Amino acid sequence: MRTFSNNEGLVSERREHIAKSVAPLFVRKGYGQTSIREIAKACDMSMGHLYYYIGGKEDVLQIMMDFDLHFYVNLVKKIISSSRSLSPTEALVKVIDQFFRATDAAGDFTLFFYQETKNLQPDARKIIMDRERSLVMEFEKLLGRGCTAGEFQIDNIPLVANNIVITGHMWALRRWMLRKICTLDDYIQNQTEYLLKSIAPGGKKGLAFNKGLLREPLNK
Amino acid sequence: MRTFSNNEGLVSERREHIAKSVAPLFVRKGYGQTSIREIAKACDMSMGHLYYYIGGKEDVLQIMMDFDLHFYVNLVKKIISSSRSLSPTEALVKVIDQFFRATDAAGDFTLFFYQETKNLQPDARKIIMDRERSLVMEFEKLLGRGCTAGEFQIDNIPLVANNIVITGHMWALRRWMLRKICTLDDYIQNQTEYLLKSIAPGGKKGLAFNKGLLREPLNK
Amino acid sequence: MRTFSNNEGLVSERREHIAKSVAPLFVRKGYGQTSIREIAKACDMSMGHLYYYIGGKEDVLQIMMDFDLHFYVNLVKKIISSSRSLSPTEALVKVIDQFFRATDAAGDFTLFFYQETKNLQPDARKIIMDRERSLVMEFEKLLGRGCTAGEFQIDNIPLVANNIVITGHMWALRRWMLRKICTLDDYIQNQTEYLLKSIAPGGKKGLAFNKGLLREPLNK
Amino acid sequence: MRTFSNNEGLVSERREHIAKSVAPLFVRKGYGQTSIREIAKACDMSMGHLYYYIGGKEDVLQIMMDFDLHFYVNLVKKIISSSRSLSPTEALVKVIDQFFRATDAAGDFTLFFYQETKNLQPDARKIIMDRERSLVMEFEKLLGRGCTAGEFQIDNIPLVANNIVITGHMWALRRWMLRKICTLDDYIQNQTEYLLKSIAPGGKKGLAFNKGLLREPLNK
DNA sequence: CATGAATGAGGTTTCATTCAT
DNA sequence: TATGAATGAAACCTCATTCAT
Repeated sequence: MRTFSNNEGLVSERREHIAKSVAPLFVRKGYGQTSIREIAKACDMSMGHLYYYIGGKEDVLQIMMDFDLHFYVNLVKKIISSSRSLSPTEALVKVIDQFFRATDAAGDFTLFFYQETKNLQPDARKIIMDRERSLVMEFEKLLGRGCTAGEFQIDNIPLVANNIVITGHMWALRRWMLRKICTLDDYIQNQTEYLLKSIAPGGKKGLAFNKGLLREPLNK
Repeated sequence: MRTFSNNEGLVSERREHIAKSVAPLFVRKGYGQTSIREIAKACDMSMGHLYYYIGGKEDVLQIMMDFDLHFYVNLVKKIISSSRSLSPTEALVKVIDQFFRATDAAGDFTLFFYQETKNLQPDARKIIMDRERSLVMEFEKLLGRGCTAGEFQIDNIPLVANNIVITGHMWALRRWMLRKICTLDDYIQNQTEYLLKSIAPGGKKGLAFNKGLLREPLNK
Repeated sequence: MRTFSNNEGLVSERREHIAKSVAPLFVRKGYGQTSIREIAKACDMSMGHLYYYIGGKEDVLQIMMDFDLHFYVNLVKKIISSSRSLSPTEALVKVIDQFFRATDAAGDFTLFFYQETKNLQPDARKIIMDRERSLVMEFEKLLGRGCTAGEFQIDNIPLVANNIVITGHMWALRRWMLRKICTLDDYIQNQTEYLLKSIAPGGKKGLAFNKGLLREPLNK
Repeated sequence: MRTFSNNEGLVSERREHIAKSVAPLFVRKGYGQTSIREIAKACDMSMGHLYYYIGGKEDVLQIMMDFDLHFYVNLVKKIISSSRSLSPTEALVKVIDQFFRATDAAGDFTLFFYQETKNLQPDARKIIMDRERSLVMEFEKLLGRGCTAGEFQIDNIPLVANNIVITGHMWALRRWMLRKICTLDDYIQNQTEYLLKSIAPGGKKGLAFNKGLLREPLNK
């Protein structure tokens, strides 16, 4: 990311300022509909000065996404590590509860990520995706602990970890439909139940049966 | 939606042509990054002629989304009605299989919906969302049948229906991550297993237990 | 003016239809802001068919102006000839009254002429101006009759004729200001008085005095 | 009127520049037939930069009209105040002479006003009309002084003031016809004579007589 | 005679980016 | 460091006119 300043500390300080200033603007108007003039005004900088710290408009998007995702991932890490003393099941329930509430609080920001990632350059996109991957990995660790402890039985841990994350995001992505169905409290409770049932140990028979169902009639 | 033609048949024919022509372009470049000139060229029309059938650029987005979603919803309806003779469980397994494969085939189109719906005018957005809602309702009907038959046990049918749809979409939205975890076949099989386990009858005790877990430690 | 039809009678019939149909549209929206599509719709014709009788958009303006001015001039001629049996002063008073009322009824049409004549081609403009000139000439004849009869004393008859016409137009051109000053009845009465005083016989002395005033202090 | 600059001094300086640069162009081609590209070129600015000081094409019209009318009204004010030491009759004669010559010098600009005011937004139109009104009021003051001094006898001062202004405008509006009748010098002299006769004191009898004429034969 | 689908040049406006100060 | 005036390419959209039917 091009810069005219060599003062690294200043640059990262300014970029944090940019990320914070621009977030509500981007979330409200969308990246494409926000002009550099508006960005500069939100950052309380002149346009020329803004370009002192960024190389182009896209950089503002990347800076903002990276910063917010960093914050979000750290939050999840804190939540997970703070429940390390609990049993895996208890920890999972608590983490899901807090993760879903945090996602709800992040609000349209989650939706923003799904919408605007496409506007990033490939290398910037990779950075963002790596952060997203690390978010999932936090859940993988927790699920792994549960499997080791015999509380969960999971074939494909990364997939279930993804399911949890997506289920959190879903509340943001489809709020317009889900709000008509239930409250956030209901949502958390119900989804947690479904998850726990689906990863509860035992039930091998059912699985074998299902696998049969799945394979036979669909063969052509 | 404004038109200069009164020939309704012609208008809807051209609009279908527009919807089909523009879809790959939109999916590849994004709505905002596609210019009217490109749209016209993709439709093999002059720009002026394009405006003979639409009122503005936004209309192209709406026409394309409406058409594709219509197609998609009809497909799901067909899938579901074709499995009416099967038992609910068998039907669900089959429908999920086909629905997930259809969503995979629709490719980036699913992602496109999540990204670009924001660019629609409120009334156009409502139309699109109603179609989306009707998609979910197809699954609700199927789940309802399973509950009646005693094969499923579901508190919140609309929520589970949403889960199924989202799980399908997720394969498109997060392909970049999921592809590293498993194949589509694995994905379908695993997600189906998780779903069936989570809605399997019985297990009341577990639920009560979970509810306790959920509520007690989180109360402040 | 180009035509595709050779049937002269039909052409002039259609052009009259066009003139009548388009007048309210032009007066309301202005020539430049009215599209051929709207013109065709107002004429109850297709665009293509309209071009069967005209050579271009400008022709519509010319046709409409020519027709309406023709109508207007004829009206004034009728008014003037119908008062031929009255004394010149009586006739003038009556003609002015009726002319001003007719101009008021023509409404924004008068303003339209001043605004849009510039959009005519030079030769079309000449035709319109000739009609306007013939309007003035009708008043010149009347004034000439009065001078011969000794009821008026006018140095420059064409100028006074112009003054009368302009004073009529002024009511249309500056209605927004004049309406605050007086009613149409007041306007007619006052302007008639001023006119009659200014062309009353006698008062040579005053004129000589004025001429002196006019010439001496302004010479440099 | 929207601006991107907060530097008020610069903005009004540039707008004056725009007003001056664009006037001959507008007068020659008309507002509607002048493109933004041409306006920018005439102002020696890029199109984008032009939009730095205006909110839209209409603003250019308003800026130009406001500026020129301001100049014109100030001119008349100066003329009138410079003749304050003269007798009302002398002053009127002198002011008319100078006002008519100024209007003649302003050339097609007067016609432009009558033609293009319709293209202004209502609020902009109001501003222009207020300036026009203040022009008339200058003449009202002068006429009022003459009435007080007993040199004029006028029922409706605002109307006569309007007549004077219109008679000046008329030379511009109908130059094509008036030029064939007389020179500007003749025009000024004749119109001044007519005016002075029409507002000369005395002649009550004639008025009473005329009023009779006016009312009786036209009643139905 | 009559239609209206089709054209494409040209209109107004926006905006990321630069550079003299 | 900091400013914001200036650029110009490119965006969306309109419309007079033509021509195959």
